[in-house]
Amino acid sequence: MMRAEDRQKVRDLRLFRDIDDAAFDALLAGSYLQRFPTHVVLIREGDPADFLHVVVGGAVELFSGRNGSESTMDIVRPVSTFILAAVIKDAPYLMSARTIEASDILMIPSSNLREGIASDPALGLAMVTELAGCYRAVVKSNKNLKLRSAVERLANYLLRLDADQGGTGRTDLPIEKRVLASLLGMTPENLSRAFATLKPYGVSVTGTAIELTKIEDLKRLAKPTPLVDDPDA
Amino acid sequence: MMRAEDRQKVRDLRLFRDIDDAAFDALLAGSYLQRFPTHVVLIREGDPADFLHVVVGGAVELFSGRNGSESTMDIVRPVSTFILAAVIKDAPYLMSARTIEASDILMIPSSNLREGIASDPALGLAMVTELAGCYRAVVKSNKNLKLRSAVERLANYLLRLDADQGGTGRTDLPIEKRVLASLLGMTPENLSRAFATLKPYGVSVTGTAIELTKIEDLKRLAKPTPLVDDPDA
DNA sequence: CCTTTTACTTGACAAATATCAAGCGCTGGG
DNA sequence: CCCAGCGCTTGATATTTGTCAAGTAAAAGG
Repeated sequence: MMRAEDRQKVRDLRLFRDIDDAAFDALLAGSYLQRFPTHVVLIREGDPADFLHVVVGGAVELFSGRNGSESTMDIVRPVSTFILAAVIKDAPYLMSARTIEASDILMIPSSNLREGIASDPALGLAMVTELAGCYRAVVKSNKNLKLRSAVERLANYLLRLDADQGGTGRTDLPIEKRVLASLLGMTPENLSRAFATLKPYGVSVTGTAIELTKIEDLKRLAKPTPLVDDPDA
Repeated sequence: MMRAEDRQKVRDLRLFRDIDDAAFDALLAGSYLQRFPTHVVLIREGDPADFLHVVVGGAVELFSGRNGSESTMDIVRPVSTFILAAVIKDAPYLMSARTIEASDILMIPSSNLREGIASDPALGLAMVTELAGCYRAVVKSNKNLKLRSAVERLANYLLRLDADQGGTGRTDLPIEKRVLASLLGMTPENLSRAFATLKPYGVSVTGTAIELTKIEDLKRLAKPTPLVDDPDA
């Protein structure tokens, strides 16, 4: 049902790396890997957390909001899990999820996870670390929102994007602009204007292609700090 | 060094409730309980996480921000811990903390915690649950910020405050208004105006005393949802 | 008791952000 | 190839939120 290659990808996740083979097999019993096309809703906020989802390929958008207005909370890329906290607490999902590319999603029954925690200390330890990391990521996102303006958030996003791709000054936006706008907490119109505002700081945009020519100027504006912008800090 | 009463309070924390006495004793070795006056900075963001802090009495404000502007991220009240994630990851604090009342703070060496996790599965399990709860709390806060206007955030805060105190329609603000403003992501001036905006919805304010006379009207405006406003969901 | 400070409020104004409407330029389907 | 649809941009305007300045009220301290 699952190709060895994909299975290995999941095995290598920090979350599962240190558990023994038997425990890993038990965990995956009843799991299934499925390929979804773009723009498919995988989970809806408020639903019970029956499965832990692992993005093996593609990309998934976590979003929230009812009655018309909604907001992108995060983008999940391979290989990582999402909504782990809901699974552990056996609580309803706080966010909805949909694919933004064709994606391979592994779904592991929540009960397997909960039993695994109880019986396997190595898994429990990995979970503690994983959740602590998730918590810190959301806190950083919170700080980003509360302490920075829209233009600053965009500037920092671009700096990080460039740095992640080697700091060449040339990068491509990995997501649609309207999704980026929502992720950064603004409207698409505002994102366009924010790009225009950054032009004097050496930011040029052509479609999805980004060019940063005055990184130092941009940094002076963005004032990046590891305690917000470094995912590993 | 620590009164039995205070010790018991800490023992009853969900985080420590299920571990055995020996493990608890080991955990508390080298810890100390200290009383701080109001407005004392306990930790500064960026510092290494040497201690897990437990608020045994009083109240602590978690905040962030440099160069003049800062923002309140959370208020921690007895009996609970803060900055657990930093301790676990052995990473720098993401937020600063200061007392907003005279407070009794128990400080547990981080190394005790990390050793405890490795050796005691019960502690690991409790941590997983605790962290999952913390994660969900921050996600809710994020949704609150991204999906609601300042007035809506205030309305929901007041509804929750009243509900927590029995839903009598009469409550007192437990924190200063300027702290509340920052917690809700607005300026003190804006908070004053938000209160004025809510007057037609039955909200009256006299000093710290709040009276809600048209709860149903207020709910229609606030549109509270458990997935943002219920700390237990 | 008076003085000084501090929190809060209010008003006028400025800046940031959202909304509405129109138009441009791809892209994909017939 | 043409056309329709969609994402994006731009302009005009409205709303929200922040800033600055002044004033009031209440608390803290001598």
